[in-house]
Amino acid sequence: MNIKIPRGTQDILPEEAAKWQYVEGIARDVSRKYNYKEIRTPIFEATELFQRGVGESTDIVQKEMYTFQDRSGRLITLRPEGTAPVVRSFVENKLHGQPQQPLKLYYLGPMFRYERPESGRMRQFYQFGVEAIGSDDPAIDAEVIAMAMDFYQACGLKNLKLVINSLGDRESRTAHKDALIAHFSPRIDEFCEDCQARLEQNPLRILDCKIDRDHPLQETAPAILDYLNEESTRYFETVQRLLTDMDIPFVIDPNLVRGLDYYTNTSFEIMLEEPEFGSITTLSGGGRYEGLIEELGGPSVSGIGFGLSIERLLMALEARNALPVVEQGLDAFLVTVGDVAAEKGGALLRELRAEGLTADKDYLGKKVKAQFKSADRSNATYTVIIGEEELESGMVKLRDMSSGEEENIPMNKLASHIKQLKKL
RNA sequence: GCGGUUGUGGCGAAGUGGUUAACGCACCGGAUUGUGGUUCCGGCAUUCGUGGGUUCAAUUCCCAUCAACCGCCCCA
Repeated sequence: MNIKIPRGTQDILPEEAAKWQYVEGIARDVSRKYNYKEIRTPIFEATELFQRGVGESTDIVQKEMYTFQDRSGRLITLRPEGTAPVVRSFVENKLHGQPQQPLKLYYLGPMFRYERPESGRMRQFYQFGVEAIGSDDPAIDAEVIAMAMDFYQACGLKNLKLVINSLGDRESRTAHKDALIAHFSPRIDEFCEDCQARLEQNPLRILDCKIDRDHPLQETAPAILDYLNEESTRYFETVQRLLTDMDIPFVIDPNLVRGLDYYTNTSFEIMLEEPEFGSITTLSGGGRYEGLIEELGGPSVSGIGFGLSIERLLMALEARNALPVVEQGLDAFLVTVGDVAAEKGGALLRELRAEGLTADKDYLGKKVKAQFKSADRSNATYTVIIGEEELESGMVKLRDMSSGEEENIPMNKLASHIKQLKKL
């Protein structure tokens, strides 16, 4: 049997890749406007980075990581998300010592999670993400959110729903955690094994358990917003005010619990207003992390970032017909007649390309008629014809493929002539 | 992780327990000499996701497996 692509992965074929380049270009563009610089970290990291960074109690660490031993026995994991690696790099390279703080970084690349694939959920998927590290000014929370919204806007995606929530600072989270434990522990034996383990570790995770989701205690569980201390409350209110000032509408969802343990205070998701494709409505998510950098051995600073899925963005754009059609044809297609001309073709093509033109020819030994067909199919503006007559006279025939008009051009003037016609 | 649908050539798609597996698109070739996008003619699956079973016989029946898709959950 033929070897097939691994489950949950996809080939991005040329036609599709053009769309990726388009949105990636916009991502880089928006990043530049917001003064975020690119960072490239490895695709794989020490497993421990995610265990400590993302959190032992998360689904990601518990069952979704691609982990393996390398040949010398090191435990390695394909990165399931972008924040932990960026923070690792921040700490390792002592970037907190850089003059420009907060440090504003963006990344673009594949992530890996072992999940059941469906449309919009791949085992290898691509994210555009940013991290602003080293400031706990709520203004930067607002900036990061605004940046994500602006990115979508620039891609032509409108009518998105911004959902925000606050998980509170460490003090608030501890108070909430205690309340959750008090809430669930009397009847914890009615919950699944995983949840029983979660009770002490991270009771927040009980709330999005797949097995116990219908348990009555889920409904009545204490909401985090009721446990925010004064400082966290003020922080959350400031973020909201700043968003309002920027005319960015949002809704508060007290149940917005992020799947990563490191979030504190601001967390948010951007979703499609209507479920346009299946159950996938979340386009991106992000939030602030306070303990993470210290946890990974860095200074006591906090950061905020978002990660957004390129696949889902493209799906949304496709669904709303918002992708521009970029018809890219060749400037010239070379048609050769006879063996001698065929041999000369390569050199002539190379000259055209050296002049900056896009050009191609047939390599299947096709007949003249079929070569014209190829020219037509490759969307060439002009066809250049060389045969014995042309080789003798030093002139080539230039055919305008839309009008069908032909003229004779000296071979050494060909490139400049085409450029002139195309106003390049 | 749970429930469901599907799997025939590059793509779309019909079909039947039994000699040669429709059709459309695409592709390739031809319609006299070095010219495309229209038309006409011709070609193009020893094979029906994979493995096994039932049967004289299976692409059609059964089982397993793999994969894709849809719904729920979670998320990017």
